[in-house]
Amino acid sequence: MARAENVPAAAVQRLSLYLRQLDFFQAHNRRTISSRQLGDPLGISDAQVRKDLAHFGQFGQAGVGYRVSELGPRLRQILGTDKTAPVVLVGFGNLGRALGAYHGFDKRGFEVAAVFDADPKKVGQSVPGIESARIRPMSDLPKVVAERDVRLGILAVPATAAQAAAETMVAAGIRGILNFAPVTLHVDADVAVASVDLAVQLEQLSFQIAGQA
Amino acid sequence: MARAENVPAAAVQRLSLYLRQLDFFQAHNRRTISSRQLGDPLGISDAQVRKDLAHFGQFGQAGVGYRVSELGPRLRQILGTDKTAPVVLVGFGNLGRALGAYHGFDKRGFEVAAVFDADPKKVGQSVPGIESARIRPMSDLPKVVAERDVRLGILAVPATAAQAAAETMVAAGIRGILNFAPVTLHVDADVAVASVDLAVQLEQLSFQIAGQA
DNA sequence: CTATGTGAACAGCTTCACAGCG
DNA sequence: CGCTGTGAAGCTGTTCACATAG
Repeated sequence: MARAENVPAAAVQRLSLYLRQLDFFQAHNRRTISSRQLGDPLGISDAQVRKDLAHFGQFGQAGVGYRVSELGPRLRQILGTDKTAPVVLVGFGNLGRALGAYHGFDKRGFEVAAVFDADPKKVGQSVPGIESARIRPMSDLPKVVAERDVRLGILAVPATAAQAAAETMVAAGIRGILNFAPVTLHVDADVAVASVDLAVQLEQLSFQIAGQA
Repeated sequence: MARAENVPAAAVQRLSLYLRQLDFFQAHNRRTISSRQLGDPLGISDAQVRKDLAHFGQFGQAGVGYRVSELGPRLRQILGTDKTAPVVLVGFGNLGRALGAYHGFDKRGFEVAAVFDADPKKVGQSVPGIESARIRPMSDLPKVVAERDVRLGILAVPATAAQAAAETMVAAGIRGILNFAPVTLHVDADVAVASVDLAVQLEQLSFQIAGQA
């Protein structure tokens, strides 16, 4: 396989979608699927599916397609989610609360290992959805990250606090940040950042439907 | 100006970022900014900024740059967020509750006008964060959409209920859906869909940091 | 005969570089 | 001179089409 540098980010994004679709097929006891059958429900062409997978090796069988029970685990391995990864959640406001209780992460190989907040009034409170967990102070971050070898963090603090919180996370050893604050984070190039700005998403929709009746 | 078809989706996405940055500069009483000053904090090249804006007209002044107080409103107009737009929220689970109480939409020209849920036990409950609002049954959707001329909807229901809920929304008149369920929605081509799959985002980060120490 | 893997053609986006304006 | 606006060049990603394998 190739843990290549030349893989388009868009291709990796699609890998996640293939995995999602694959889980669906597996749940329906499907043994094999063709690139077309895999891509169609996702709105992705068969050629695109094959090219994307080809970046990482040859998983298919000519004339047959891909074995569902093989490709799924293979994709998880490529994405690095074949083993459950602990994730820290920083910020327990509205959004943080929802993310802590969200049960979509677990199924995909992520586990919220601990929750942090800078507000002393929140520290010590229990965390709905994560049994026996309590909100911890930011100062506990380095210890938890080191002890549990945490690589990923979810950042759900207000915009004004985001950059400082991100720096604290990086200093604690976090290597990838999923950022929900509407700001661009500036961190070392070797730290991965993915940002989700909900208002930006709505603006994209607003633009797309503008000019219609 | 050109409400052109040839505008790359990526360019529109960046428009949102420019607007965000512009708001920041305005808050700091900046009068004019160059394409470089606008792009740098976002990690976007000056040429890219100019090209993106050029899709919609000529807003700059050679030798000076862009007038902050002009460009902001102009971008809002292009994105269709110059007037506050009502948005319906469908699904009041963990995520829906957070989104309803999220105060990041308001500042960007969106207002959660009403909240819906299919669960009869939830219908009638009050909505924290939106005063005097109560959760409504899905059957109220068409009426509310028509009365308030709602175009956009946020979909925050479980994966298994998402497609059906989306269809209900489209039938009620919704033209754009911000989808948080981890499934690909199949709707008419003239309905815009933006999807945010939180697990997918974490997988992207996981991939990026894989292979590091 | 079906479906993969892939080089080659194509398309689209981004960067470059510069003419021209204030 | 600084900075925009923009053709032209360069590059990256997607689609096409086919040789090949089962």
